[in-house]
Amino acid sequence: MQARRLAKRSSLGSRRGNAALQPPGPAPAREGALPGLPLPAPAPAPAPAPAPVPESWRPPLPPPRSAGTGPPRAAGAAAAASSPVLLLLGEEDEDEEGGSRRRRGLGRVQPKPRGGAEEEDDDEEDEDEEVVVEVVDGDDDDEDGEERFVALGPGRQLPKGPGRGALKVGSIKREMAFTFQPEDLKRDSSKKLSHQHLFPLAMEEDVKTADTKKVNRVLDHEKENTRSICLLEQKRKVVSSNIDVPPARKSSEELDMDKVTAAMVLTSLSTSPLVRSPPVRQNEGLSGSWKEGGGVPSSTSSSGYWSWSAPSDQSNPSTPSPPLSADSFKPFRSPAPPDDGIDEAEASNLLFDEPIPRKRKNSMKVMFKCLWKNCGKVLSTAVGMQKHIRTIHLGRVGESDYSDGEEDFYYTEIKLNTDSVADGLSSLAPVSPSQSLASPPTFPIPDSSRTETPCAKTETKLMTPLSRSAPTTLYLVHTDHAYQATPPVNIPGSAKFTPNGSSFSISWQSPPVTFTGIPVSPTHSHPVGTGEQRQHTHTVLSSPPRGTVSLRKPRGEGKKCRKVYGMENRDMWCTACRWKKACQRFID
DNA sequence: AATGCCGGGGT
DNA sequence: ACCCCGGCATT
Repeated sequence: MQARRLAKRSSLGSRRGNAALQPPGPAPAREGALPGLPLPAPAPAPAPAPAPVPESWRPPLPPPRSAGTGPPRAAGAAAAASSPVLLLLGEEDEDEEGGSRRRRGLGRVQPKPRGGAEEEDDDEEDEDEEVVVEVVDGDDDDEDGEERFVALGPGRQLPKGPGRGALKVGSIKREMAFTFQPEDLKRDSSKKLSHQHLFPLAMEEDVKTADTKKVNRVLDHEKENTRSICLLEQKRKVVSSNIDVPPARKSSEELDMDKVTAAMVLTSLSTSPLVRSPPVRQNEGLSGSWKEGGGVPSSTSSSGYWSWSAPSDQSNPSTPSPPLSADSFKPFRSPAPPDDGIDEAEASNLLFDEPIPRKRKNSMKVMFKCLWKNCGKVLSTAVGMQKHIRTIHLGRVGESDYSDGEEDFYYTEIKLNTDSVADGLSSLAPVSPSQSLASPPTFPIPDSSRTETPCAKTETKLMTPLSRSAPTTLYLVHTDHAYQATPPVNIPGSAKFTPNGSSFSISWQSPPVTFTGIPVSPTHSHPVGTGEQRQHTHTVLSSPPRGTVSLRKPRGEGKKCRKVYGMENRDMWCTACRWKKACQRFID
């Protein structure tokens, strides 16, 4: 079918050949890139799009290294620097153009300096970003390894960036050893113990010695296995992939675990200097401050969003950037079921009791939020929360430890995804707003700035200068797909980028489509610029009145994609139009 | 005849 | 889920 389509398209393209249609949009370029067709031109300097598939495959190995060395952690905070937004965009884009585009994207792995193109460029970036993510992931493992064995504590004289070649190998080896050999467990545990009473410096020594020993041991063992770096690489990969697996079981355990117990463990761990796995650290930071500060985790810097990004950034440069793959975005994209997106299977956050502080695949965090009226307090431990409720709200001071479970009713468990800034925040979005504002759990009404739904908001927060445009695209895209059962949650972003770049008002318009019936929505009238949050309302209203026996949707008199772009530019049509469905772009 | 879309089918 | 298209209603 793809072929079919392509053929169709290509023929189309040829047909229009010199038609000079050449719309500003990326479309043409894309086509050019298609296999069968000749490249438009010998790909000049900017040469962003042209990256041929074969070429793109080369990169996977080395590039990450060079580019990813420092940045790995970037996934989180750093992403900000590079373009968290873009990341998101990438996703969207995918959506918009569907398969063909996507495929190409995958092929074109290597992030390259891109020229100055516009939309095209965006595309590139998206894809790049995508790739990077993966890379990061891998690197992350790496990082973890290093973090664990090498740089624990002050001892990190190790150059992180550039010349970490040799070092790298070393760390890799170590990691391997670590993973493969049981002795590691011993070592680790011993390390743990020592850590409990020792201070960083001591730790360092400890680690070093241990490390050395191990390395020696390993060397022998290693001689056989390790001959070339390549080999190492491979192994490393394997290892890392293995690492990811274990968490699953933990989660179940966690669930069973008594809240109190869990909390206790949590607490104790958080205190221990040993904590190395990033997520935990974060926790440490958070819980610590809250406990002491008593508080309301208000982040001074930002509007009251107590962002995880902050802690992660400072406390640990090597913020874990867990699998930030496509699926990470899912929650974000389907904000519809707000709280659920994050839920279940997330208990995994508490697996702190794991003997081996392994890298956890995904940093979900469980927090407890006080539901007491006017108290939005969020604590990291159930115990803490219970205590809080007991003392503050229930006024039981004496029996500090005694819990009759009543407190349980007054707080709720919320799961946070701390994966990456972008990711994490987005997933949070639905929930966080309320808590973030130390205000009561009342229904979160996003404040002024948010023209958009929670998610949008989230994004905004993270945004770098780039942000402005990015989200836009994102939404626009969504819009297009609204027809295809895109989660009802579209946010009318603004529009800004469209294939032909002419449609501004478009994007926000489309949203109304979300519901069944008639475009007439009270909300619709609302300020366009701001976008509306109609979804909620509509969900309720829309259904009943309209008989399912739906009459045909009154034909819109407005111009539709077909008219606007013409058959020749079918690529530019909104998806719906292309599919002969009700136009999503120009709604009446 | 050209359009806009629904309903349905294929992958 | 995506995509395409027959066919009907409308313009």
